[in-house]
Amino acid sequence: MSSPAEINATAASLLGFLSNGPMTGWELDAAVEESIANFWNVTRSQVYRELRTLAERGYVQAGDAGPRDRRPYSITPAGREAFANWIVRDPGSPIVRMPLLLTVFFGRHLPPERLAEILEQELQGGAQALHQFEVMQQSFGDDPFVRQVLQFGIDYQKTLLAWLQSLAADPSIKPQSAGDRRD
Amino acid sequence: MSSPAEINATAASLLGFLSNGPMTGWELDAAVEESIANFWNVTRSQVYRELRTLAERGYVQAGDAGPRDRRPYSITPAGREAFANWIVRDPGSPIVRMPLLLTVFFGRHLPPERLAEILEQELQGGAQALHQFEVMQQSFGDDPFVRQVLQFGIDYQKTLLAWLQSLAADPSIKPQSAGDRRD
DNA sequence: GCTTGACATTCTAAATTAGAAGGTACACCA
DNA sequence: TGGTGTACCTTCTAATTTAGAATGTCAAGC
Repeated sequence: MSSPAEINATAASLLGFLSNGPMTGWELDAAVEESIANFWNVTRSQVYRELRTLAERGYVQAGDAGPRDRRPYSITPAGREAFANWIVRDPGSPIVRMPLLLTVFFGRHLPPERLAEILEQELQGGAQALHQFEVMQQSFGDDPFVRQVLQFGIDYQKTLLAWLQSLAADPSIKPQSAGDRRD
Repeated sequence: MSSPAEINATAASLLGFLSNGPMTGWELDAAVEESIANFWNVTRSQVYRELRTLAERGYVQAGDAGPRDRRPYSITPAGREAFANWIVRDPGSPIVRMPLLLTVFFGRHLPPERLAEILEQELQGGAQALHQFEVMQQSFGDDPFVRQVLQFGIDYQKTLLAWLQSLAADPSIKPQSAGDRRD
């Protein structure tokens, strides 16, 4: 009857990865970085801290340290239960910090040529991110859920790129003619 | 030659609002909540803390407390300079936490009918958010930059909704008969 | 043996959050 | 008139989270 203590989403994501087999903190951090980092930001120190907490609560089991202090963690039955309880929860609201949008929001204080530079950079970065998602979808695509999440990444990046282009083309925010340059 | 101490984006956003005229902490928090909260998350306590810091540095000037301890802050010339220095910076990377995407990423552990419920809820919430952005664009739309940012909110919500719908319709994630549930 | 650099974890000060606590003014009703 | 509820507004605090420095291990090349 007693439900186990609730875990946070970061801890849950670690349990999610561990349900495929034992991993070390380093590997978990890398796995996060390569897959969910775009929509679930986690720092390395937090990975290690959550692992310690999970171990204290008996949701993971720390193995003996291997070669370079590598300490493999494996999920326990209690951990699987905690994860199962977590995943059916109400997801909750997103928390977002997009400095680019803040900059544009206050864009009337920004010299137009600087804005153009920023948009150019963001367009390049966005195109690169889009490419990475497309590559990832090819290597990670076995699981239809993972594929769908990557698809969202692609859709999102495309939306962002289209918006950046329309912004760069918007005459109402470019008081000077498009050809003006200062080098 | 010495450029003033760098300010963070949250402090900068307060200066941005204050450049339209004096406001109290409460009003600033409300202004943030009504405009940029969707892409720049700020807590109320941080608004007040940043105001104190900005006042210490001379970027804002605290007025006398009015009726209910209301303390209006106004931006100083140094504050305008700090803001001008801030806005030309490199925007930097977004920080995002979307619990819904985490849930879907690990969706193979989720009972299909629960997933359907969650998607239904998110579709409703998304439609509401979209509507709010559209309303906001009508009341805030004087400034083309603000309008563009709200347009991004609309584009983003539409992308999210379309993705949610395709997800709800995806047959490969709805194993109705003998399933993949392995643990 | 020595140096270099990638690998792996731990530690710490500082920043940030949630939300409780504390206080003020106004409206309404008895 | 006084009392009470409620919205308004700011401050405070413990707990969480972050960035990144510090520490240590191993393998490879010289």
